[in-house]
Amino acid sequence: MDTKHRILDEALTLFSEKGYANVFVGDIAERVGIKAPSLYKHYKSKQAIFDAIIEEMNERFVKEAGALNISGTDPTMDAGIYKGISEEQMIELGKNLFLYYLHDDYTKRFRKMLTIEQFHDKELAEVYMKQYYDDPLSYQGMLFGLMVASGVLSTDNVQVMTLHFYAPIYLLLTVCDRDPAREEECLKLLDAHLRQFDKIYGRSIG
Amino acid sequence: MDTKHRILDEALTLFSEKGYANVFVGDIAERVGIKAPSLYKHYKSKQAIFDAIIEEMNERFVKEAGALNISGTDPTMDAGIYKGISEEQMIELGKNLFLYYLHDDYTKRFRKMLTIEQFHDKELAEVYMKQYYDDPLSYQGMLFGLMVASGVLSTDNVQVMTLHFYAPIYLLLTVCDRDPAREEECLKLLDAHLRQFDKIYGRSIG
DNA sequence: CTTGACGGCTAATCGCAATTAGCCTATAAT
DNA sequence: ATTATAGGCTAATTGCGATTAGCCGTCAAG
Repeated sequence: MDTKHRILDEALTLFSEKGYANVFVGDIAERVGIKAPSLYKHYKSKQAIFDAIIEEMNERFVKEAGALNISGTDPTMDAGIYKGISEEQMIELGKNLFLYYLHDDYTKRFRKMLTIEQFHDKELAEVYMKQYYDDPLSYQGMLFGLMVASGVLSTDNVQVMTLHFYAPIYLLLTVCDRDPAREEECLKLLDAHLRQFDKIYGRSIG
Repeated sequence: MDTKHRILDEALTLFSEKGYANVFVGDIAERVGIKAPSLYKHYKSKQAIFDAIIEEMNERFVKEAGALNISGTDPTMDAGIYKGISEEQMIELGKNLFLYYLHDDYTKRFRKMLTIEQFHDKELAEVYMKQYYDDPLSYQGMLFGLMVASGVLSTDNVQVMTLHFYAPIYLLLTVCDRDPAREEECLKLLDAHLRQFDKIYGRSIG
C-alpha cells in the first residue's frame, strides 16, 4: 500500500478510536512511519485527510452496496433463494450479517468514527442514518416483503417485522463495539433472537 | 439558577452538540453571559467542568434510578400493576418510556454527549452501556419475568422477549436523536411495534 | 465605615499542534 | 549525464485557545 493510502488507513484507525479532534497529525505520521510535515506532501491539511476518508467511504459503500445484504444481488433474486431456506440457514444468514458488520475491519472503524463524529457534521449524521437505519430496513423490508408474498414468512406488517429482525442486531452490535469482551454473550443472544424470530414469523405460524 | 450551575448546564448543551474538544471555554462563557476567564472563578479548568457534569449525572441517575422504569418503585410492585393491564395501557407505557428518554432535556443532552465521548474514556463507555443496555434489559427483564409468571405475557425466553421489546425502542431513539424531524415517523413505528409486540407475546397467545 | 470574599473584566501568558520554509536524496524521464 | 519530481527531514512560524495575573465594584459581616 502506498504512503498516501496508508495515511488514510492509519488516520481512520486513530479517528475511530479517539475522534478527529483528539488525533494529532503527528500521531498519524508516526504510525505511517514518517514525520508530521511529510504528511503535507500527500494531503493539504488534516481536514483534507478526513475528507478523503469520507470520500473513500462513499466509493466503497456504492461498490459494496449489496454486499452487506446477503447475496449482493437484487432482492428479487434473494427472495428466490429464501423460498427454500431452512430455519438453520436463516439463522446462519442473520449471524453472517452481524459478523460482517462486526468484524469487517474497514466497516468497523468507519462505524466507530461515524458514531463519534456524527454530531459535528450534519452530512455524517445522514450517512450514519442511511447506513444503519434506512438502508438495512428498506432492503431487508423489501426482501421480507417478497418472502411474505411467497409464504415463507407471515405477518400483516412487514415494516414492523423487519424492525423486529434488525433492531436487536443493531443493539447487539453497539454493545460489541463498546465492549468487545461481550462478543460471545452477544452472539448467544443473537442466536436466540434469530430462533425466536423464526418461530414468530416463520412458516410454522404462516 | 446560580452561575456555577448555569455553567454546567450550558456546557452540557454544547458538549452534547459538538463534543468536548470542539467546545471552547469562551463558548460556554458566552452562553452564560460572562467572559471566559470568569469561568475560572467557578471551575479550575475545562476538564473540571466536564467532570462536574459527569458527577452531577451520577447523582441524578442514582436518584432517578427507577423513574425511567414506569412506577419508579420495585419491579414486584410494577408486575402487580401490569397484571390487569390492557393492550392500550401497555402501549401507552411503552410510549411513555420512549418519550421520557426522548424529551427529558437533561437525559437527552446527556445521552448525546455520552454517544460522542464514549470512545475517549472507558468509564463513559461503561456508563453508556449500563444506561442504555444493561439496566433497561435487566429491569424490564425482571418485570417481564413476573408478568410471564402471572400469565400476562407468554414466552419461553424472557431475555429474548425483553430484547424484542427494547431493541426497537432503542433504535428509534437513536434515529430521533440524529434527526428530530423524523420523530413523528418514529412514533408511528413505535406504536406499530408495541401493538405487534402485544400481539406476539400478550395474553391472546399465552 | 471598612474589610474581605465573591465574581466579573481586560490584558497578558503559555503551550501546543497545525502548518510552512527550505533543504536533501533518490529515482525516473529526457 | 542532467534535471525534475516525489517524498522525506529539521527547524521555524503561526495561531488559537486554555489559563493566569492583576484590577475593580459590590455587598454582607463585623
